[in-house]
Amino acid sequence: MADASASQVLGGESLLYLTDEQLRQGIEAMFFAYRGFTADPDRILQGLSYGRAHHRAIHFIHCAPGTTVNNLLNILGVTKQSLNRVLRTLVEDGLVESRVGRADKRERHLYLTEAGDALEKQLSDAQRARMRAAYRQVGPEAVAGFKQVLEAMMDPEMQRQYQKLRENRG
Amino acid sequence: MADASASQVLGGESLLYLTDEQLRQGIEAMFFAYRGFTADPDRILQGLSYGRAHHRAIHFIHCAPGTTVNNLLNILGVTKQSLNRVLRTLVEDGLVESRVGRADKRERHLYLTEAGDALEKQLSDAQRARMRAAYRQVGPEAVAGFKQVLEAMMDPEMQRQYQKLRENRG
DNA sequence: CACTTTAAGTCAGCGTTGTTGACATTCCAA
DNA sequence: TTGGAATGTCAACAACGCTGACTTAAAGTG
Repeated sequence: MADASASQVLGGESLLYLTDEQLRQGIEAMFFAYRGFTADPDRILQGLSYGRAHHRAIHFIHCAPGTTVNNLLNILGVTKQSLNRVLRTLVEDGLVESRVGRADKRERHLYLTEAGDALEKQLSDAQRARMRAAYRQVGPEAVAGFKQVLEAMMDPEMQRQYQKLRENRG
Repeated sequence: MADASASQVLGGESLLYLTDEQLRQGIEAMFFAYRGFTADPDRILQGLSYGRAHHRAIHFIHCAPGTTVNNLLNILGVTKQSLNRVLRTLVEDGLVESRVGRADKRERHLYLTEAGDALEKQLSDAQRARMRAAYRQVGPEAVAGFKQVLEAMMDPEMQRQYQKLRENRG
């Protein structure tokens, strides 16, 4: 009954990959994989009194130097108070520089310092190593499918953010 | 330089999908997609004074009724104090039943009550709807690749847990 | 039987990271 | 020039991870 739509065949193409059981597998795969995805950076950050939120902020400041607090807010999808706490510690610790905007003095433009860049490299190297190993293991076709599904799972708003970041880097 | 391994060609097969930029895209896709992945259950749970931790517990108790606290601990990868806080509220609220083991009276076997099953259904229906839409949009080959990459990203320990859950359901 | 190990639960405390509410500053437009 | 919108900051609170110390009960072992 719940699998009514999946047990049908449309245009000669099997829909067995849409059963509740298949979807449940995908859900659990996301859960376990995300743990692996964050495990390496988490290990590096623990003991530095930093967490995942700091990692995310550093990642996106690295990708878009000079971005404003508001822009970062939209990308990260958290409240500005939450982000502010993270940014404050990063600025205090000399990993991020916050410059008052020239055109609009309300805005703060964010940049990684040398120390910030070093930590970003350490974190992303670890994360990329795992991704690279996974990619290499399964091959380019599987990777293409992986990205297609992830993109389709996003909210439209996030999808827009995701594609904007891709465009900004060519 | 960082892309040295990716800019080579091995056995005539392009490795361009292993560049740092491609990996970075995958990392960001995981980030945004996970937000979408948890968005619907989070929406349902907010206001019930429950959170993601409760959802995870309910999910795995549903999948493996009668599981013990210790087993759940291994699957979820959290401390027993953390899980206990969540389980206690679920038992108090009548969503989960905790039965003393017959063979080993130290163990507690966990079951969803009718109310617990109802909430599980509500949560997983929402999450599966999003997954089903994504799957349908991209087709079975992409879904196969998606699962391959996710599995390759897991820690070996998690991969074992994941496969065990699959086997238990055929 | 005495001893050790194991499963589960409890209590106290802490850190990260979400949340809302109140507030200061700056810009812009009526 | 004044009022509203936008931007960012500070304070307090809640959810949920964590560690450490402890108790209880049952199982296994010498």
